[in-house]
Amino acid sequence: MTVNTSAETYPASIKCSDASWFQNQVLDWYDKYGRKHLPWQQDVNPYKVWLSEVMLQQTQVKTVIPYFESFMSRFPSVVDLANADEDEVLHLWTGLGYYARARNLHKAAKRVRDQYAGQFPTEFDQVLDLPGIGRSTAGAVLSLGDGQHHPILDGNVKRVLTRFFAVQGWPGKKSVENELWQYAEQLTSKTRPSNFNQVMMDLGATVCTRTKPNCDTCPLSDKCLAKAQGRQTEFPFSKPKKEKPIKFCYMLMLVKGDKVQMYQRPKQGIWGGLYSFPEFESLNDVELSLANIKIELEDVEIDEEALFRHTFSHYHLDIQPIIIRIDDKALGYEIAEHNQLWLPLAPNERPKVGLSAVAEKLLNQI
DNA sequence: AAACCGGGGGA
DNA sequence: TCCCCAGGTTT
Repeated sequence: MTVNTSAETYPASIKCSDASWFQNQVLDWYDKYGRKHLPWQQDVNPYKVWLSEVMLQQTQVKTVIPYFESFMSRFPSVVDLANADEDEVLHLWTGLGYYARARNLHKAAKRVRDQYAGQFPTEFDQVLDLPGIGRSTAGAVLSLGDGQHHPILDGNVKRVLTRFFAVQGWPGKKSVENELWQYAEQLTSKTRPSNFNQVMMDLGATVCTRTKPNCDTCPLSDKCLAKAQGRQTEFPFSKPKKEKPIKFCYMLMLVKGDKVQMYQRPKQGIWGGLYSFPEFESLNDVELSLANIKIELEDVEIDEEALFRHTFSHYHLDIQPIIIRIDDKALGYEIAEHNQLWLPLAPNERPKVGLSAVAEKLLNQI
């Protein structure tokens, strides 16, 4: 197999004979073990393939099957789908999640009805133009559904190719993805594009799996570079994790009797609309605020043991709680421009308000 | 808690 | 053009 091993220059060109070997290996495997009895593989047409592909983008085969069946029985053709209310489409979609994709599905069906006289288009650019359909789905629809010669590159195929060619770099990056498309273009069988694409997905789903690849049964293992290096699970390279910045704040918990003072967060931003505790960046800010209620910071004991970290998707927040108990007659702390709430500490007496996970955790610690 | 995943949409 | 996100589930 001709593989360019220098990471900088990647013409990604494959010898013709090598492409033939690859195709023969996977197509033989397809003839022996490929799945040929899934509901969307019977009386194939682009509409069925499209519907199944969109469903499969987000969900496993065994979950998709009943949804596919009910869609096909309710909407036998793309026009039936187009004529339905969006509400009904969403209702049938319930449980699959990712409802934006169901809305795109419906929108695309209406376009097919109105622009293409109800005939699902078979021109690549026309398919690509429909909402919710990108290059890979368009390729799948027209190869699996109409026998046309187009490459595909879904998550399964990416895994097979990155391993086989030991592709360095995260496939989410444009340059890496382009490289993978080049491989896919050169490898896709011209004589059996449909079976080729189907088996590439089958292999990725059942053999070349993410954590425990079954290389013993893989028709490509003899020439798989990742296998040769014993580095199968390193591919595809995972997304470079951004260094999460660490932020810090004090959270002030003012406890009066059996209640604690909270406030409602602004609608936008983190914990929008939820109740939480006042935050301060510095002890100085804490001191200034406490002055308003005639409390000296020196009188307050800060329990450094209580410091804890809360991690968001994009940053860490180290939180130092400050608990201050005041007597019943004292005034509350003034929190300008926010809805304040004296929340009972007893869980069963609390009003039904939204609490951030952090607030809940802090409440449980009092 | 992080990875997953094709496409959409924002920068 | 490139990068990042939404979304629910799996690992």
